[in-house]
Amino acid sequence: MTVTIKDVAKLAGVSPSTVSRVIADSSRISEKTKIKVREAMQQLGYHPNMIARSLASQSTQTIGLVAPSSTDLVFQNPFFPTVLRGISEGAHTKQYSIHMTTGKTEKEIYDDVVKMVQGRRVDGVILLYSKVEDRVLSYLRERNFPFVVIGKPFKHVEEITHIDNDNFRAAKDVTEHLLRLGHERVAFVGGNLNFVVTVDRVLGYEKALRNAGISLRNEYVIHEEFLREGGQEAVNALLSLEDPPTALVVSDDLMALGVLNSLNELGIQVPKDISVVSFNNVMLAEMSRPPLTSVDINIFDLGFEAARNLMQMIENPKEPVKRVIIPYNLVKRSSCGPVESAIVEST
Amino acid sequence: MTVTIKDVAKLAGVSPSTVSRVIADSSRISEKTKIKVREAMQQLGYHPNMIARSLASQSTQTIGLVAPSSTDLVFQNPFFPTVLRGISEGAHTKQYSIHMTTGKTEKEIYDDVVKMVQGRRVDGVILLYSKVEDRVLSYLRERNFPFVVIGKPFKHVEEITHIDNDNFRAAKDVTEHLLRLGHERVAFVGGNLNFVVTVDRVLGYEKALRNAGISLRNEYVIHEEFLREGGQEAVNALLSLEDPPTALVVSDDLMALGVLNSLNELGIQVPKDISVVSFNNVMLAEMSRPPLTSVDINIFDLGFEAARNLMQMIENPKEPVKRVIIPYNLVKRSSCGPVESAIVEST
DNA sequence: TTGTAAGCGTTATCAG
DNA sequence: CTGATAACGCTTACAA
Repeated sequence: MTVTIKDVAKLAGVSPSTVSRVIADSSRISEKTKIKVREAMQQLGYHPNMIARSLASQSTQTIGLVAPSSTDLVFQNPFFPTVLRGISEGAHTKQYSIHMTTGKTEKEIYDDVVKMVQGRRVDGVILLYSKVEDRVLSYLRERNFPFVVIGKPFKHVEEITHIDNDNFRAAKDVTEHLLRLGHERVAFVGGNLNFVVTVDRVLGYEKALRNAGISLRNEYVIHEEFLREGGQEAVNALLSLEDPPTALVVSDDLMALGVLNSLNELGIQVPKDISVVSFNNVMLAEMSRPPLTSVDINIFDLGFEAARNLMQMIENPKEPVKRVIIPYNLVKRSSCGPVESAIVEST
Repeated sequence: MTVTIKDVAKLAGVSPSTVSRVIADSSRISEKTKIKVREAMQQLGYHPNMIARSLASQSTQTIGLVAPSSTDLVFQNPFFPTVLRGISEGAHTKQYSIHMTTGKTEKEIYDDVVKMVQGRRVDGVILLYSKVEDRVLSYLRERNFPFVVIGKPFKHVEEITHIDNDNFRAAKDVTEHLLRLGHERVAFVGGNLNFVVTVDRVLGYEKALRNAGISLRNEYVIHEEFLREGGQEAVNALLSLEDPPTALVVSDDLMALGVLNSLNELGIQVPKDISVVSFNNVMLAEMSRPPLTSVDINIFDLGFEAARNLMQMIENPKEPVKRVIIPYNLVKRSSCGPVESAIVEST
């Protein structure tokens, strides 16, 4: 039924091993037989059985992908398809394939990872997120299995190859941008603190304030689990304060969209009454009203580099640990303005 | 190094085949030995090598996913992560894994598919799109390889299992909804006509108009390749008409967002001056200003059913061809209004 | 430069 | 109910 290496060997009048060597384009095979064998392959429509090859060579040429549990934000976020595209293109450069976990809960995902790692289905793994506590990461580390994380590992940063932005500095930058516009009451709206990216961004925000000699206020820092609803609740909480902020640093474009909508419903104008800046710069940032000033973190590159570095680790087991920092840049649109206008307004 | 079935056999004092049977939970093994073997597995931390198992059993328990080339709309669209989540959860119910193509261009994708099919890496394939001409689909059909398509196949509909919405009727419905609101100048803004879904939707739109005795106008049907820019250009074209439409049927939420923005920039109010209805009902539909009236096509279910049906086909080769129609429903929000207001406005 | 033969870790077919 | 033994299709020493 299926045409194997043996059929090709027979037709070409050589041994199976020779065919195998032709597939691998071994230098120790004469051009003449290579051509002969390739013709036989053509003629029979031969395609190597990757499974058999994997079993024999103990390598699959495939990358395992681990997304956070689908209840978390990543999956709903344009971040996901974009980083996936980056990984995909990166993998393609070396002909790697992609294998995905299908689990929903953390436990299911953990089991998936064990299955794909011990089941020898993948040569390495990319973690699409970085959480404060993570069984999956611990497992991979313990087994010494090749993996890279997108984001900054919470522990053992020096020992784990990861691809990240400098989220601390980015948050500091945007906060300073707001400060420079004259804002002094700047609040932070972030996601789940279990994600390291959230932690980094609050820290950067706080640093900027501290540098500017502005004291931190607990009421100004809000963390919400969900994107839409979160934005809404954050606005409610913030605006019911005695001293509501005049500017908001929001940790995710989607959440910022929620914020914008709530503000709009309350009749509060952006950026006249309140300034908003956010992160990721997904396509929507530019389609919102007003268009969002947002930090472009080059999501595609995060994925692409993750794939590239993982493949390097797979192919060279003694590859040193790396920290790859993808540059970011602030894309200024129309959601930020000087604080003066707000003050003028209230006078 | 790695613990195999043989190690387990030795420790449990049975033969490798017995261990294999315990893994498969064969009914012809005594409970006693099952327990004994399982204990040995535990003790050694045994996990089956899926690759070896696949080679021996000629089945991989994995589903191949084929997305359209990333230059097309699907990848940028929230549709993609959602349908993926559906497939993922569907696959998980039977412990199937997911394998993805990494190609960018059509040719790369085609090669990926051949490699994963002939390479025996997957037991079946899901096509995440349906195009008018598609080498991948032809290839799968010729080889008689199990596959399902999400969307309606252009040719051989009766012979290909597919999961779809009744896009024709949905488009007809929404157009009639607009008609009922008094609109007579209704335009259609759609995506690439190579996608069957686009074709179905224009057809439904046209049918509704014809039923209502309204003559079709070519200038009222616009097709755009890209989402944002497309929305913008469509608006420009439509509004420069002598007789601009008072209502728009837009084939995709994201494009509708582009439309909304262009309209907004031109100072045209929705729904007062013009009504807009779109398709898919992704999260953004509800976050736009005004919130979009949109057809919820139950994207998650499309994916879930695709996985379920494919697995059925894989497990039962003589499973009959099926057409699964996922229901849709119109979610009314604030982007549609009676035509009267527009008329009043212009008087 | 090429062939022979022994794996890779399972499952499946026969016996018993 | 359980055990040998032969596949599964390929890679890779080791020989020649």
